[in-house]
Amino acid sequence: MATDCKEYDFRKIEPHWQSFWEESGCFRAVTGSSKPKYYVLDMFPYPSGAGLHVGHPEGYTATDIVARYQRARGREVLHPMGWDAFGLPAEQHAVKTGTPPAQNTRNNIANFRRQIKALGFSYDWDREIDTTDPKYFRWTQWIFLQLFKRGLAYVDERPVWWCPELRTVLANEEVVDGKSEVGGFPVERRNLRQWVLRITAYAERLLADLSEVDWPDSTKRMQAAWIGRSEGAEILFRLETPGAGEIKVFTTRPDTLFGCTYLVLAPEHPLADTLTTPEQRPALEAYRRLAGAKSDLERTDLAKDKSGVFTGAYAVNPANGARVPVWVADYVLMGYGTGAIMAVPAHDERDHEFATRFALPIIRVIAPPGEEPPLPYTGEGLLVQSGPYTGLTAADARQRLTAALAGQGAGRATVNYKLRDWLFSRQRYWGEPFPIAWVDEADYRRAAAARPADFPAEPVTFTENGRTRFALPLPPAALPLELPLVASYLPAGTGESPLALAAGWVDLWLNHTTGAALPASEPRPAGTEWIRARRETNTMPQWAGSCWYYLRFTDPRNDQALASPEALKAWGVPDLYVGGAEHAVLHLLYSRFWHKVLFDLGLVAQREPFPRLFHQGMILGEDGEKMSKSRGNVVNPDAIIASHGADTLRLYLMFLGPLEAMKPWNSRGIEGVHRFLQKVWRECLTEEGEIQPKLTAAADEPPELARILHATIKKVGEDIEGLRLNTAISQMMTCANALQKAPAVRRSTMQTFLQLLAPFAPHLAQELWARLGGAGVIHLTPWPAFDPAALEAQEVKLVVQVNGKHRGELLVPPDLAQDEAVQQAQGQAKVAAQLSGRTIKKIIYVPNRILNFVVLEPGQGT
RNA sequence: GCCCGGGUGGCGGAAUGGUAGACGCUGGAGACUUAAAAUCUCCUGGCCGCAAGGUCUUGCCGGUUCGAGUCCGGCCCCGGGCACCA
Repeated sequence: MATDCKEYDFRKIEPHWQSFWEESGCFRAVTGSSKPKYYVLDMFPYPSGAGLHVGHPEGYTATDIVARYQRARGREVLHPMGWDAFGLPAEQHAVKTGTPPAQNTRNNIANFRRQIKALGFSYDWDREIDTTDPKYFRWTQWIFLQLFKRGLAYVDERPVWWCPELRTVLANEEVVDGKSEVGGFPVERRNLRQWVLRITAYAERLLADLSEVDWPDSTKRMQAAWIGRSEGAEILFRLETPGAGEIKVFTTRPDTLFGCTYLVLAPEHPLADTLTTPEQRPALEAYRRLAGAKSDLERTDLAKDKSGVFTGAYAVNPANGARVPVWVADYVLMGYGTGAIMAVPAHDERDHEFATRFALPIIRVIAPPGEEPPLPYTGEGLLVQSGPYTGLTAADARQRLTAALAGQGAGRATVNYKLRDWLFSRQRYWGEPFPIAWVDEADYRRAAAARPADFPAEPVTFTENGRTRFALPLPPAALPLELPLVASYLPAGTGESPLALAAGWVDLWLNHTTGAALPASEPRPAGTEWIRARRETNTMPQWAGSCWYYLRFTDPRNDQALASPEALKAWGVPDLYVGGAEHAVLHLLYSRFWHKVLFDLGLVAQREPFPRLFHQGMILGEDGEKMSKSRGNVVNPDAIIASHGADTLRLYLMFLGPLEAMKPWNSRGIEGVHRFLQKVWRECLTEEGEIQPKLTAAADEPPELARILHATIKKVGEDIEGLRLNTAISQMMTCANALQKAPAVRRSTMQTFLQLLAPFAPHLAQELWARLGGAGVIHLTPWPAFDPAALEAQEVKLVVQVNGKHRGELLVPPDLAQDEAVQQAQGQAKVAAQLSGRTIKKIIYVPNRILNFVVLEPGQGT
């Protein structure tokens, strides 16, 4: 079974065991096994043309160690891998070369798979998935239909980020500093018809349920900040002109209402048009033109001065009847709250800056106890100049004022979220097509009557050029809706994807009950269920496929459901999820949203998809900079595997430092772990490849060796559970050094050591295991237990201090009595010298650790 | 600006409030060798000292404590996130 290498020939050993494991199927996850389950998941990669870099195997090695450890602990382990293969690079490549993205993607996947397999990860390759496979995205589309019929998907024409270079729309989060996150191209605003998912409906639960997951605090905080819950009030300001209506503002500080000296509307606010007086109209229009021409980067540039224009209109403060001018300014954003604010310059920095610039009045209404602070003062305090509320605390006033306003119908308490609905469409080819066709109202009504279960309560419609179209969901049985072949992958340029040019696919005769379709150029088939339709030409964003893939792994070949209820019950959600912190907000938030929808549908039993999350840190280049082709500091795993072997690479990646830390690669350091593996080999086998004569069944081991072995069993187990893999390796090195020094070692001791090493360096451990006569797969051999009795040392080192300074040490039996310890310490010359002539004031004794004499200098005190 | 995380030898890093620097790298000395590589042994934070030993030392300043890398307060620097969110 094992190889017959005389020396550590990893080039022979690693492929040998990789094919052995694959052929034996020992890492296949068995659904319905009687063992308790453990599901450990990596964030699956986008298979780029560049192949793997060392950052990928870092996280994968950590999860593989956990997977192998949990198998040895008797768990049925699900440890799968797949491909998040929709994405821009493949499409850009297609535009450039004309190669279909599917073909390019296949090649990239093959390369990724080869590279990942060479690292010897224990994935269950039978469960490999690919988000671009119609058998997979059929269910992505299916989930979209569930969202659709629950009213969580809608269409809206909205200003979106348009990137002329990429010829597509980008989500807010794909725009960084006014440039596309991919490629760094400039972006601009455009109004386009978009699919939007109502993630805001889940804002409260997405926030609240963060408390029940074991995630890095920073990630939870980032999600919480992204959701951005804030409590406050909506307040209605009646316009002074009778019948002109009212302005609704949102504020978190209703307690400062008496300090409101003007209102501000966002430039896009619909009321801005209607309430502006004729005299002010030219100024307003000029201002709005200016604001509209600005990129969002300019608009949000904090360094710039506040700008704005008076509308000529006045509103009435509902609290005191004060007349306040209404301004328009771009420091108020249409997308947040109500797009209108009450300005309280005394207690808000932005309002203060604006009021100062335009000479608007500033009224102090909050005063903290003590000295009057300079304005603006944004803290808490007591109300002043606030009519009947004067003297109340700000917190108290918030409540009472809100209640009073509610009583007179002029306001109410509300909660606002920064979170916006999720822009869910892209004008691209290489994504999941929406299972939607646009039809007439009459056809829609007939289809809805025929299969009402598939339809939302309110139809999703879109009006263009005076014509209203209705979004008709395809019957779920008609899925998947596959991508058509197209002549060109260049976007239509109008804001529509290349799919718009696939005439035979877009314009159709559609059978609304079966989903069958014929090109509209052909004659209309017989039967009333054939209707004229135009397919949705947008495709879904890359996030779609990754929103639910962890569920598909439980039952990846199912063609009846996204996964069977049995598989979902057996595997649940991942026990451990490992991936980069760059997905801290988006992927994880979107995934949680979909999971909660599936939970509401009764498909999954857990409220949260990822109960335990861990982010591996980034590996930097040897120069301490981010690895990149342009810097020429990229380390290719293939090269390391060829020169030192996969086991060395794995071990080194884990030994570099804490898994979560950002750390630089160091090519010298890799020699150290390689030497360690060589040493383990030599301690097991002679130069002739025979078992080391010092390893015998009944060797007379030094007792210290047993203590180190058991300490190692304990520490390695605990460290794997806590993902402190660097210190686990340190401990194994210490143990190996002890094994080396011992003149005789029991073969069982060495075998136990190999079991501990096996999750980290699986090929070497498996090879030596077999060579020493171990049976079967080392990773399925029960994990060793440590003996607490063996951990107890015969002697402990007791540190003796005088006034907290190290003055000597004693070798004493464990749990020595204080009197005895003091006596022995005083017997030491060094300690005695420190104590002579001084008064012992106090003795601190921590058994087995420290003995500290607190003394007074002669002549000092008594 | 706000919110996080982090500053420990020449380097990566280790340390439940209890010997700072485990483990590894680098460097030095030696053993083995005809020689080299590999391997093994010892040394390797600064300063003083022949030595024994002493003394300083975890970004800076202060505090709590018998005792602080660890806890508290204030600053400096680096990294990440958010950013006119009312």
